[in-house]
Amino acid sequence: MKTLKYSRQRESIKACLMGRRDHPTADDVYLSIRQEYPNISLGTVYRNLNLLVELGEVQKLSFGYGPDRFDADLIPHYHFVCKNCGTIADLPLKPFPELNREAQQCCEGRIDSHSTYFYGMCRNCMFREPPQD
Amino acid sequence: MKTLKYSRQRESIKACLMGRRDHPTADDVYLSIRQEYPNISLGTVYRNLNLLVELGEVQKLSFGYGPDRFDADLIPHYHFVCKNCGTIADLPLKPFPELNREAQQCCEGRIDSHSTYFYGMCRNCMFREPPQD
DNA sequence: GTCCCTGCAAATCCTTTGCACTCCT
DNA sequence: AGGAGTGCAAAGGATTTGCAGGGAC
Repeated sequence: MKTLKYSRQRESIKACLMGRRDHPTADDVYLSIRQEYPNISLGTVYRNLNLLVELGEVQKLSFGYGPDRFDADLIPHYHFVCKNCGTIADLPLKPFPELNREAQQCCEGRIDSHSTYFYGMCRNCMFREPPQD
Repeated sequence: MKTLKYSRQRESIKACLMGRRDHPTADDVYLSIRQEYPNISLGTVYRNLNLLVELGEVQKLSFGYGPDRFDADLIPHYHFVCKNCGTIADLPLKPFPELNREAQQCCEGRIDSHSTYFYGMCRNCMFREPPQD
């Protein structure tokens, strides 16, 4: 069991994440933190983001389109992911306890109710003409 | 618009995928195809898998734990992903049209009903003692 | 013959890791 | 002082891509 020590970099990373309503990538966070600590390294950002995830203070959103995203909003909520452009959006959708209950029953473990992702095509991509190649 | 030409490698890849009930990675498919075509390259496997996805003949399952998976089963079904070990399982769960309908209403695009993923902890990982480090 | 498809290897993207040094406690 | 945290750069895993040759039509 490790003892946690204070680090201003970690505090800054957490503060950055809590101040944003989007779902920044590690690199987004890195670029943001650099304004305050120009010497911070990307490796440190990754290390601390993963540490914060382990501590349960932020969540990692892993899709498959591009890099992972991070979110300090721990209130259970659904996410929408565009299969085409990778845009991610919170879904202002009320929880579906029946769905979770049924899923719990038939699945092989315990489902996190806030870890349900919907994939589809966002408006931008939907209404854009398909490329004529 | 490209004209598609026959390729035995592509046929073999598709047949491999249709013959499996698991959710193989590109590398799994590669290893499998190599038994029939020892000279096939991993790049070719990736190229054809992506092509089949574009054609809508198979689907790519992208999580964030390890490599992407491929699935020739196009019948809409829910998936469960273990956040810890990355295991993927089909959920024998009946469709929830209300959920999709409500999600459609509040989201910024069109949701694929078969593209809903539940994340959690599978039995194996849940009941295993956490590492004592 | 044309042009798609292949095998190969190098390149790319994202993320992790080893190391020497620094800072917290 | 001890050991967790850092910056840097190199390594790592997954996937894509450039190229020259091979095969489908």
